[in-house]
Amino acid sequence: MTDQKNTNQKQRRLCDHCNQSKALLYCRADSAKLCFSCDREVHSANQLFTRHLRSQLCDACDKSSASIFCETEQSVFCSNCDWESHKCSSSSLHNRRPIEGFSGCPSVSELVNSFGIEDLGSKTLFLSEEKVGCGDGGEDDGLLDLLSWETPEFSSLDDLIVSSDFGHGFKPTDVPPLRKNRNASCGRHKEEMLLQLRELAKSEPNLSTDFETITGFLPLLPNTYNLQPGNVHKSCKNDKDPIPFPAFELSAPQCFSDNVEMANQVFLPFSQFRGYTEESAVVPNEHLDTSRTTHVNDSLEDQLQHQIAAGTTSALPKIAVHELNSQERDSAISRYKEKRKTRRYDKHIRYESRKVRAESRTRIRGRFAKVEH
DNA sequence: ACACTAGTTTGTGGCTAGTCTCTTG
DNA sequence: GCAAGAGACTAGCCACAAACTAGTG
Repeated sequence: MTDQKNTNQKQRRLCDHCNQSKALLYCRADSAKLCFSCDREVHSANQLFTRHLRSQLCDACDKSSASIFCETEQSVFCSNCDWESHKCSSSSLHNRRPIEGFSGCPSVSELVNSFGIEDLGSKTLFLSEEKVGCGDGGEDDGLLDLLSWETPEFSSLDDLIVSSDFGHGFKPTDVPPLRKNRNASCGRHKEEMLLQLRELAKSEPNLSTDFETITGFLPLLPNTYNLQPGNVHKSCKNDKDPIPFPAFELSAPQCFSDNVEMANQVFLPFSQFRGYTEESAVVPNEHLDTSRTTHVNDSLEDQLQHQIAAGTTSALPKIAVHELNSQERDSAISRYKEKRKTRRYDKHIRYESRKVRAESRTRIRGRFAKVEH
């Protein structure tokens, strides 16, 4: 029974290109599941292909690109599966965060870096195959420990207040240091990932040098946006083609408008929401489950206030993930398109009486002049 | 719940100054 | 390629009635 299940899953995750290896990546542009080796082969063919954005394959459905890493479940999910998996109240408190995709032809070291397993590079990639490859949990514990990502706990709101000069006399309370590999985002197939990366590494003669660099020096943000030759991005592309939003729609949180899925996900501080009330109303009140939606601002602030009142702000980072399912997203997209169609670009007079009044007013060089009574 | 009052905010159009884009020499 | 000029575009200014909001009885 279990064997059959494993076989089925293996079938579902077979690389579309070689049909042999386990697929770990998904290229949306090609709608293809790929292993690391084929990914490199396919996407180094020409400059156009190098621009394809690839992400990890969703651990749940095995057919979409993952955009969320659930630390609690140590799995990566596409937006739909994430919503399905975390919609109930108990699992909604899982520690989840967005994960990065990449484009270009990143080296193994960059891939390792991108998936947040840089610390494993020297330790694991060069271990013997039998130790890494068997991967059924035996030697997994140490690996899991290294991969685990620890979110700092907040004991109060004061913990969130950080000043550069501490001129106010307050200091941030002791926050446990982040682990080096806090960007670890490997899903359930990390053993296979390491196996394939190790195979890939064999074809890179100067890899050891790269690893020394990586393990010896970790930049604050390892996934810089313009890595060459491979670029690493925030994985915020939609499953569908992105909708071209006009420039004037791009208010402060641009990532919302760049892409509707991103608009559905809430990873921004409240301050950034405040300036985005009008367009963010694209989130449909009437179509959504009232227990989790209404306005995103309200929802998050309510939760925050409730937690402050209850003195449980430690859960603060957990509430910052809010996502709509595909139906809601489609609804939001269609309403946006409808709104765009009906948008008025000509000047609209709301109060005709004011217009009449303004036209009859006395002016000095175009400006309204004070009337002497 | 309703009416009233006082205070605050909004919206209106013509002109100007500044910026940007395009053309010409 | 560069500078100068022409034209297009746009933000901001102004006063005040209407609209809106909050408080009170």
